[in-house]
Amino acid sequence: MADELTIGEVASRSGVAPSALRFYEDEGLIASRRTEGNQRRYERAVLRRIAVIQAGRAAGIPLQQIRATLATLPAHRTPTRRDWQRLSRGWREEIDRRIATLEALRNRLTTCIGCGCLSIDKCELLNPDDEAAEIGSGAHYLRRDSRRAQTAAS
Amino acid sequence: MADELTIGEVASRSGVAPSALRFYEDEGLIASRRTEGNQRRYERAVLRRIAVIQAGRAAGIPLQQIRATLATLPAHRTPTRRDWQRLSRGWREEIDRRIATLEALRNRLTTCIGCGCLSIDKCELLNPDDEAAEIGSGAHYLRRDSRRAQTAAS
DNA sequence: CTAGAACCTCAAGTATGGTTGAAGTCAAGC
DNA sequence: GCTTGACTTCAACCATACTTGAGGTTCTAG
Repeated sequence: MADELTIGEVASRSGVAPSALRFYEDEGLIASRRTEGNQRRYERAVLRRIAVIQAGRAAGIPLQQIRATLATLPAHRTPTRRDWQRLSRGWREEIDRRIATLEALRNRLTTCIGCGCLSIDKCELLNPDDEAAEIGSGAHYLRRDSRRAQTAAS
Repeated sequence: MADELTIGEVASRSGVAPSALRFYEDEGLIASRRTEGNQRRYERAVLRRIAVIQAGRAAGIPLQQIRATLATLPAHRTPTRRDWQRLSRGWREEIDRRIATLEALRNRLTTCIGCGCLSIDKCELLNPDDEAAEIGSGAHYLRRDSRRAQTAAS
């Protein structure tokens, strides 16, 4: 049992398809050595990086950002607790933001279910701009997410 | 002021680009009447549907699923509280699931930061299978999300 | 009645995160 | 030493969610 792994071994141990591993390498998230015969060989440490990638994916973090995070981890060495704390904290904030967004949405939904919505027509979730256009142009619900619409709306 | 809206009016009131509105129509999420000259005219109710679409998008719900949800709403009539409660409850569950996933991930991160991770090498977040492969093959962290890998891993 | 803004369709392009397939090479067991 | 499975590259394809552009039509205001 060599201390290097083939792509197939990494795939079955990590649960990530070989094609995805090659893709991650192309994208600079992981690295490999090549044998004389041009086949990939991975250090065991790559499994830790892949676990981080999987965790990031589960949190909905784009690969480019995961790559940036991985760039702060030692490629070969086992990460120290400090390395890991740094990474961890950054992601916690990211995850917290995503949770906050979802909770805000959930609260609006809950409010609408529970309160009778002030007669539905005035519900802030359902009436972002319908009636509001006659009152003024401010406060578009979810507008902050739709920068693309600016071009068309201008 | 007619009680029908042009695509441009809907776009500026909803904050959604005309191209996206046409796309939503192609995908069956919204509908429009055509004028003699083949231009789209929208009922005001479409703004409510678009608000629902925006809310769903913010929650990360795919358009196909949003379409299914919209199919339960009256297309022309103002939705009743019952209509809205049904929709609301379905989405709440969806949102709750997403929040739960993120919180589970956050908890693992927090545990790893706070506790010293039982020496990092045994951390359940970072070591899904690295050492575990020598112990047994069970319990792959995040495996439940990677059905695609099955083909390659088999 | 005409200019220009707003609309139309349809095809192609963008970005993300990969998978699939063809055509060929490498490596390990019998 | 040869077969077979695992590996290689590269290009093309998939899904999602749109945008962009070309080429042409309609609507509205002066």
